[in-house]
Amino acid sequence: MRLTSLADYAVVMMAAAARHDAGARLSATVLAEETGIPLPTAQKLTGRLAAAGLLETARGSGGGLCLTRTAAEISLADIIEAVEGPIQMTSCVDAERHDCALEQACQVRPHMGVVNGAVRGALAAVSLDQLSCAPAQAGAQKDGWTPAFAGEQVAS
Amino acid sequence: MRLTSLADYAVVMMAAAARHDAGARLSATVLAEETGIPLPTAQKLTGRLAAAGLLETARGSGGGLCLTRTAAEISLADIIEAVEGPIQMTSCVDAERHDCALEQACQVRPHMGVVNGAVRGALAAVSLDQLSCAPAQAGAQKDGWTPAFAGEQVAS
DNA sequence: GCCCAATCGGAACGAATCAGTCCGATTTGA
DNA sequence: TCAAATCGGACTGATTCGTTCCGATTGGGC
Repeated sequence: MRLTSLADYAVVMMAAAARHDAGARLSATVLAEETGIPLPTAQKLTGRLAAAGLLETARGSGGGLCLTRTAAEISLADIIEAVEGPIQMTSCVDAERHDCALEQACQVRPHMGVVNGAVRGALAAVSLDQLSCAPAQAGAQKDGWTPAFAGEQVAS
Repeated sequence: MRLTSLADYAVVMMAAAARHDAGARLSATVLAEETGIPLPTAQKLTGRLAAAGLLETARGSGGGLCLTRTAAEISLADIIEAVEGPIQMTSCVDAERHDCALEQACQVRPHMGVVNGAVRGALAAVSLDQLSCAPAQAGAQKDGWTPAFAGEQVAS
């Protein structure tokens, strides 16, 4: 029950991207500098996030990337699934695959779908703008730069 | 976002144990036979479950194991934590540890506690008796043996 | 029209964790 | 006292993860 580091990094990167204006020119390099994530790792993540449809990428010297949707429309589950693949607690959740030796006699399997849905629902309920906005209790600016907006994104 | 195989096996084993009477003599061998889990793996799991306080074990020729609580009082989160350790999506959830390089500038970290709680809550809401009772749609007996009870456990 | 710079994309390597197995320690019953 | 049965910890092989490197592609400048 732990996120992989890549998924963790992806959430941090997406939150950083969400703090910029929609039209701002972003790149894996910029996000890597802001978040402290190693550049090659950040590049790998942008690739996966783009493949999942969360980011739009443009190659070339004038290229870069931007969010395809607003921060409110992107959930934590989206990001995790983009990096780690589908959220499924056990392999038997997927009806196609049959690589569990216990499958025939397993009494627990029928219930796993419900469990899976509950966990996924908890993650889908958290949107990116909830993560990107700094909470009131913590100091808003720690490293010099200030968020472009004080409260929430326009679209909520 | 996937359970390890050991945690998966532990859930299956605990569900099998819950189907027996409270006073029934159980052992890792019996559970391994019923579930199809390899015996050495089942032994490893009983050890961890006992260390977590979910099982009570007795050594010796007349030994064995039994649940310390009723199936309704044991949650999925308890089992998973017994095998995998505490449920924490990211390492920064634990305030003691500081092994995340991004910690200083991380804007997401303050929100991770909430996310963690949501996921853990989803798992804690599922009790063992919910998993051990066979659903109506699936055939109750597939491999010959019939459950000792038709519906739910007495304690619900 | 050509060259250069900047970016994404895929492939390969090293490390860590996990799954499974084996053997020893302990306890009870005959 | 002996023997059987059980739990408990240590070890090995395999899989996956995390990181890094290098090539492919595109746009701007000369």
